Amino acid sequence: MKTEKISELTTNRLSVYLRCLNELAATGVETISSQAMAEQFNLNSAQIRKDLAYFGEFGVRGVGYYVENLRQHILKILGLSTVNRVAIVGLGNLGMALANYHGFYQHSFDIVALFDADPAKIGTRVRSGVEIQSADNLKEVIKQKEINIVVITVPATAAEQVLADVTESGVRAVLNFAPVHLHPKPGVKVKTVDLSISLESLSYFLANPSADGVNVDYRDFLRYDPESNGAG
Amino acid sequence: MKTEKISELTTNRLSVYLRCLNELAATGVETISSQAMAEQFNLNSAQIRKDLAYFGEFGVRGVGYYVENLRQHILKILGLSTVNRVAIVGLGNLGMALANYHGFYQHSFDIVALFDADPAKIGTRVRSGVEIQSADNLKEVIKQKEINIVVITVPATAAEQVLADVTESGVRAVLNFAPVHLHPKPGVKVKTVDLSISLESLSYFLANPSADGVNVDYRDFLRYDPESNGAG
DNA sequence: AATTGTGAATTCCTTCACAGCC
DNA sequence: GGCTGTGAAGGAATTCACAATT
Repeated sequence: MKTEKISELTTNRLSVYLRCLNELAATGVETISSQAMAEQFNLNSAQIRKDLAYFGEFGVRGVGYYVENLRQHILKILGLSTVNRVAIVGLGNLGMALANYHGFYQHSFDIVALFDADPAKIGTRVRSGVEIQSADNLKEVIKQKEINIVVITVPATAAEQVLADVTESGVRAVLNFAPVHLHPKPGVKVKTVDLSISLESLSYFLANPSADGVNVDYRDFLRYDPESNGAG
Repeated sequence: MKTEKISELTTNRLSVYLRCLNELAATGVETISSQAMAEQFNLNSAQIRKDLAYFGEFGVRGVGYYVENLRQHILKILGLSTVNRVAIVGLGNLGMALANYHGFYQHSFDIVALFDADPAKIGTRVRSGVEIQSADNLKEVIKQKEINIVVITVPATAAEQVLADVTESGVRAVLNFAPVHLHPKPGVKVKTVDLSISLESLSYFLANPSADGVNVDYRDFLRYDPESNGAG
């Protein structure tokens, strides 16, 4: 085990390996080599071995990795062997979908509080039975229910304030769906899932048939032209 | 003539710059420097200038960038000055949320078809008025309606088949929410949004206080992340 | 004076290749 | 023989730093 700083790219891949191991375990496979796993994800086998080696020597030379053993190690590394207590702030379409979507969370994430500012929603319950509370109660309830992860699904303009409030209540991990760049305090981690960026990336790909490998030259038709007010 | 492959990180950042420029334009700001933009996103100003320089010389030395001019250029680069025709396959919680969520799409993405396998849903309409059709019609309708982007929000086990079907109908850009690694044909681009990975990343952070409080926020989108590749 | 555009330096990540072990 | 763990090499992305430009 090393004390080196571990890249988030590595921990993201651990999530992928974990999912693979879950499947293997479910189908009764007992060992897996880095090479075999790499093939499933078009990854390099050395990368998998290196990712794992940051956390220990989990493999057996000449054999590979014991599926269940490695699975347990990764669960522990990712903090998934204890339950995270999650709140969702903003029960619009997306927030509601996440509140009702059990598939994602498996057994490590428990949605224990829901907040919205709309009086029409307050007091109603989602399918799991959790009641939507007024966002006025945000700070106290977050503390009281010992929430450690907050999902922000409010409009962009409200997101920064929600972040400030939950930070004040001691939350250090936030999953943000608002399409805005947030400014967390030191020690607070924000992951933003930005669907606009994903869609626009696809749009770029379609607009640029050579974008996936061949070179492009845009300069001829995109050069700055002070005469046109931008329309190019 | 400068020919160079453009990284997806660069185009993702263009999306962010675009959003910034939209706000600036709305508030009547006429010029912006790379330095000023960089401060908003904790990015390096040289990176912004380099990103833009791939596509042309849009700036004016001593002045900065003309907001509306640059905005128009980026819209064109990202293919957002023409409308993309989008279909959503799988109208569960998430698919329904996306179908009803107009906020994301602005004016460049038009949701023109919805598909589900559940007979109870077929024939019903979402708020925008678009009717949910049987997934049996997927291939013909995709062709007929000239869909160019497909959003996959079906269960993980069904996703690969949906990808195969829409690929057969000529779709080359897919936004996938199913938590599974898909295998697109060459020339087809898949972007996967994996909420499990995001949540587990937060869990790791909480479980490892030594994973110092570095703020990542947009890191997945804006910094090096070979995982989020897609096309073949 | 201010700011862009860009080669050079740096940092970070991946892949190679092989020693070491089962 | 097969496979892991890892130092070294290679590659990619970011940041520096400054000449060029308005």
